[in-house]
Amino acid sequence: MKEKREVTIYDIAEVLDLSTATVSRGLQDHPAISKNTRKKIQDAAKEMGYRHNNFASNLRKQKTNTIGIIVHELNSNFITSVVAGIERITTESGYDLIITHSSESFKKETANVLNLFHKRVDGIIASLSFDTKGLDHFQPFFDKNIPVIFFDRVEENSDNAKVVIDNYKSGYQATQHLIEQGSKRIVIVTANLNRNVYAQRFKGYKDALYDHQIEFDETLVLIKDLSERCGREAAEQILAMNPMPDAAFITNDFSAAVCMQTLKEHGVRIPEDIAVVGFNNDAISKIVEPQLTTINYPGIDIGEIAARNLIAHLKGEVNSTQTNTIIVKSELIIRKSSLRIG
Amino acid sequence: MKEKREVTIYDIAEVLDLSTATVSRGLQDHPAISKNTRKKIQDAAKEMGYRHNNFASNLRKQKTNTIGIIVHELNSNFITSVVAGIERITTESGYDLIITHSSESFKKETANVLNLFHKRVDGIIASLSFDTKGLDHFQPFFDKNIPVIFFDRVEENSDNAKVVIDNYKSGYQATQHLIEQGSKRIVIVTANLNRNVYAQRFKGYKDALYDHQIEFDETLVLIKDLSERCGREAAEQILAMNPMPDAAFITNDFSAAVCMQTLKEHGVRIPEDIAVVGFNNDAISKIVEPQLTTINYPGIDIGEIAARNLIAHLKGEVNSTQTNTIIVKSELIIRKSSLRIG
DNA sequence: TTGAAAAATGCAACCGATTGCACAAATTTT
DNA sequence: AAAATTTGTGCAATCGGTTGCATTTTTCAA
Repeated sequence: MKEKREVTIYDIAEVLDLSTATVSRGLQDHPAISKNTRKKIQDAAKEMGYRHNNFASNLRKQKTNTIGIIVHELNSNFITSVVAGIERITTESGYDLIITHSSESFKKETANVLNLFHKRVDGIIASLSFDTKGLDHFQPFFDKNIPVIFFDRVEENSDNAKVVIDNYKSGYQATQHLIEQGSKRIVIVTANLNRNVYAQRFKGYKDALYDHQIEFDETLVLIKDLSERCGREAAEQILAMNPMPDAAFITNDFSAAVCMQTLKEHGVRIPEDIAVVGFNNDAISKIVEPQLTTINYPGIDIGEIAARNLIAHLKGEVNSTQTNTIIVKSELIIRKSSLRIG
Repeated sequence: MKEKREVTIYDIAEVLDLSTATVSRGLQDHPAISKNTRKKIQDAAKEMGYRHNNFASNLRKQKTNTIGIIVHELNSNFITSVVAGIERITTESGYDLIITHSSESFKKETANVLNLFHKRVDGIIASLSFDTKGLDHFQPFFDKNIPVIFFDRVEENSDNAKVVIDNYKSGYQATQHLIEQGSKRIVIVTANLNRNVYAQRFKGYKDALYDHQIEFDETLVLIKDLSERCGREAAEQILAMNPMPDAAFITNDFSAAVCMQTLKEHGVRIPEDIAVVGFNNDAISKIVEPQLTTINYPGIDIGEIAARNLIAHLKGEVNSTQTNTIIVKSELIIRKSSLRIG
């Protein structure tokens, strides 16, 4: 069990009777080194079991080659898709990922941001938590001109790069669809309206009602946290309403699934009594019964786009003020939970 | 937009007229430094906006303070729970996490292992992919005595540390339960029997049959990949069987959900015609209709235990040959999908 | 007051790769 | 064949903490 010492470029240099400078350049395929020498160096490195030392390299280069990810939860289909998308792109380019999540707590988010700052990530991809107010906690990054790209949950009137979908349009479409199916009293179950995504979806909902001459009724707005419990509570509130609503737009598939289930347990027929539209197009939307009409929110695409963008920033290919908001296409997927006509 | 240079311990040393050695120790609360000086150093550091430089530190200490995670997929409730559990423990102790996933490919897993090796993680927590054969690809870690802890999908007859549940018992219990509900022809849908978890569950299934004088029927064993498609295919195969089975033990909740759905579409009643038991106790098991009987597989616990163990190894509190296999408690959760009696 | 022991701080050599600049060797131009 | 380029390598400083050991300062008993 002999602990062999690590092989360094000094060892390689010694063996080949070259300088470490040449070895270092040779390992990076630097064109100033002759093809012949480069090959010799790389072969020797392989043979000697050389491992590049990131720390020495990072220390010298003042770059970490690491990207930080800040999300509210990992237990979400959508988020894991985004992360998968980010990962695909970043590993291609040789970046590491540090993933943090805040469990929807502003405080923990702040701590995570600070932590990543201390870890000196080269850039950040973030989706804010429910009750995050402002972006002051990102100031250290802004001050140092470290690129930060937001997705999904963003701060609307900031001029940072963001990757989002058109939540307003999606909310409008979902609502319009329910109206077209003959609904008149449409409940909306959503979360903290200070958060752009929910605010926009809500605005879309309201405008769709207005455009179809349906009066907005405040009592039909249920603000929740989109958890499992939330789905049950929403169902109970719906059941208690008099008259009962005839449709529900629930801005999260999982909550919608739980809600539907609870409603059914109480004898409510879906979509006959209440038509339901969810949001995200999670796998669960095809499992619930009836299958859930929803908005397709392409997580992988969002992740890939955000990552590509960030890397472009890091490589200096993009001016940080140049690209600002990227809107990714989303669409309504109609399934049985809302279909009353046709 | 002045790019201020980073504050280093040299700056602090200069300001306080101390040596960098003292500053370094002071920042780490080293007892050799007087309380008074320590406080002065820490205050100055805060005020000057000092950031600890991990690279310099890692370079010198020859430690990365990073733990690598290797999993087959991130799109799984179980896995994200485990990761959450790991994260809770590791962040407490100040470790970073690098998460990689192999998409169930042995080849990609090998690449990930190598990558983490080059990144010089201090330790590894891993769950193997379907078709991983042996642990040769972990050899570099073993050679260097870098601790590797496996969970869930492990190599049974290796003497590495592992955190698992009693898959045999779980398989036995699930099957026994189905038998007690009057089932005689029980399909088992599972994955690659070379993988310990599936092999053990299968063994439990077989033994339960034997103990209850039910003959084992090879045609009732469906080996799949536990994907969405798998659920549908399994259902179709079940429907094509003659006589139809009267129960199914599907070793993954998501597949079970899809399978149930497909069966129902073809008019099969659950549990009357076919009783179903899943595995994992994912959120989906409570959403499907009827709710799914399943084995509770406590991901968070597994993650926490694995992480604690790894950290203990890293701190040298445990001899690597001392702890070997940790078996975490799992249990059968009975819901409607299998209840025909009582 | 003195000397020994204990407490606090400093010295300086690392850790391993990178890179601007200088210099040498090979090639081309005149 | 000498001069001007081009090409290939090396020198040595640098990145910022860490730590064994030496040295200084303080404390306290004699």
